[in-house]
Amino acid sequence: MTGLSNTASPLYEKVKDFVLGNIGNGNWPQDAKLPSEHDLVSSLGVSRMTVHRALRELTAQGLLRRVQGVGTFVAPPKAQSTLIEISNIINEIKARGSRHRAEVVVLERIEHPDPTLLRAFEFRTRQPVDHSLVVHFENNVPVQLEERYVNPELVKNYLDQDFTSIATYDYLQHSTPLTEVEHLISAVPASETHAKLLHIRENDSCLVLFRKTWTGQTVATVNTFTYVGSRYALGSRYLPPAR
Amino acid sequence: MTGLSNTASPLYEKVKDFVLGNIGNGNWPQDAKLPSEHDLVSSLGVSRMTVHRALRELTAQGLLRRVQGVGTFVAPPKAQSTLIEISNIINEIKARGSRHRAEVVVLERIEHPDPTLLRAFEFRTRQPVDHSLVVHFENNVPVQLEERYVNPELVKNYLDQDFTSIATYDYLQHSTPLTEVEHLISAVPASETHAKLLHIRENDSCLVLFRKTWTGQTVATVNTFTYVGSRYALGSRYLPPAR
DNA sequence: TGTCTTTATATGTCTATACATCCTTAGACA
DNA sequence: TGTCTAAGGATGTATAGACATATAAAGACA
Repeated sequence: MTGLSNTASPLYEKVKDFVLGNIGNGNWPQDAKLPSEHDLVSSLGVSRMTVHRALRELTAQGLLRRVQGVGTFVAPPKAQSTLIEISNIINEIKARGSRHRAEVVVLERIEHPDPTLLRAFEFRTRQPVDHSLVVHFENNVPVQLEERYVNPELVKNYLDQDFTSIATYDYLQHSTPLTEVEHLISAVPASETHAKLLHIRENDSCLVLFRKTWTGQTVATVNTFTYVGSRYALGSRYLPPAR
Repeated sequence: MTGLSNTASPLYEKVKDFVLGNIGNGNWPQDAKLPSEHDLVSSLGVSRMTVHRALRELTAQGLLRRVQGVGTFVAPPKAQSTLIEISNIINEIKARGSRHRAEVVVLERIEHPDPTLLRAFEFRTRQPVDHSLVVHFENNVPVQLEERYVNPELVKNYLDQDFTSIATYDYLQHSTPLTEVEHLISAVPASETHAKLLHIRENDSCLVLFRKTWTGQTVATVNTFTYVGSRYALGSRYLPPAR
């Protein structure tokens, strides 16, 4: 008596179903410790690699938590997460029927980045970083300040593109395969230089979107988008996924 | 000469980086056919299972397309949706190991909502609306002001729950099946009353998350979360579904 | 020419084994 | 009593080999 279903699906899928079944029927409640891989091998009659693959994939999906040397546990139910979509500023402005204009403030290669920047890129040695600072206008009113730091090792010829017409994000997307993205949204008062560039007063509320992207293990870009709070809001309408 | 990096990461990660590198530098453009697993085994000097795992994970991330019996190809760059995850404030505070406390400021049934509220709920007739205003503290420092308007037709007994301990969102989630959610994020200066409740100065920058939910065609809740800009940021780390 | 069959190729799965790495615990020892 | 160390147990990675399965191409045959 193995406990595995007898459908035509591969074995590792059956092992996943077996685990999901035990979680679903309350047999293994939250934070419960699962039988070890070795135990599952014995009780289910499959090889350890097959069990391991099943558990690894469930862990990647966030259903399990694994600690090397300790065991496998049922993860807490996924936090009711809500997803916000952020779209490209140029497309958005054009979609609203407004006129878009971009102004390049800074475009440079930083040969010797400061420690803060090096830390952001997780560089251990001094490596050059490409840097751009662009202001986006909607009908000649500034709405977004786009500051980007790019790893020239991964993104070739970043500085050569035409920043006034091409969406920077589009360029990055097509030139580099991004595998991971981190976002941070906060509200901050405008600094003196930001206020000047965005035609607002110092300390006016701004929405700041920080974004960091990876290609594999390497940091590809570090970006900061500053929106004028009184002129802009990030928004989305979203159909939540089941469960 | 293997072409693999010599960092300390596992071999399958190096294989992934090798593939990503070839895609990134244009060596393998879109729809290009990759070398077969067998070829990669030969040229990289690792076992087939290792190559297979690397390619499988990249395929799961949407970077590659594989067809059994045919080969592996560079997937077309799919529009990369940028999503931000917003989690429950109470869980978040507790996850950080901080102490959470909630203070109920207002809890009432509004029998005759004003026109603004009626419009938000898309009511055509005068219907009552439940209203709660709660301040969330992290270690006795206010971080979030939670204002909720709830449709009592859909959410029964909303006012009866214990707002100081139960996560309001959890209650809503379990009592009503939400079918649609709309979000709006903006940065605004704190009003006088908000400043007083959040222990900040008037006009200090705040992050405002507006959320509206539907159950079918009917508006279920209208919520506004106000975060203290200097103390809080919405964040997420996310693996994009496809490229 | 058209269709069926065979063959080659590539990916998909599974096993048995080995070693690495991390954590916990029990025991030795000062 | 406290601390260091060793052992054991659990997961993490890697390999070689085998078989399964899907697809395309080449060949056999009508």
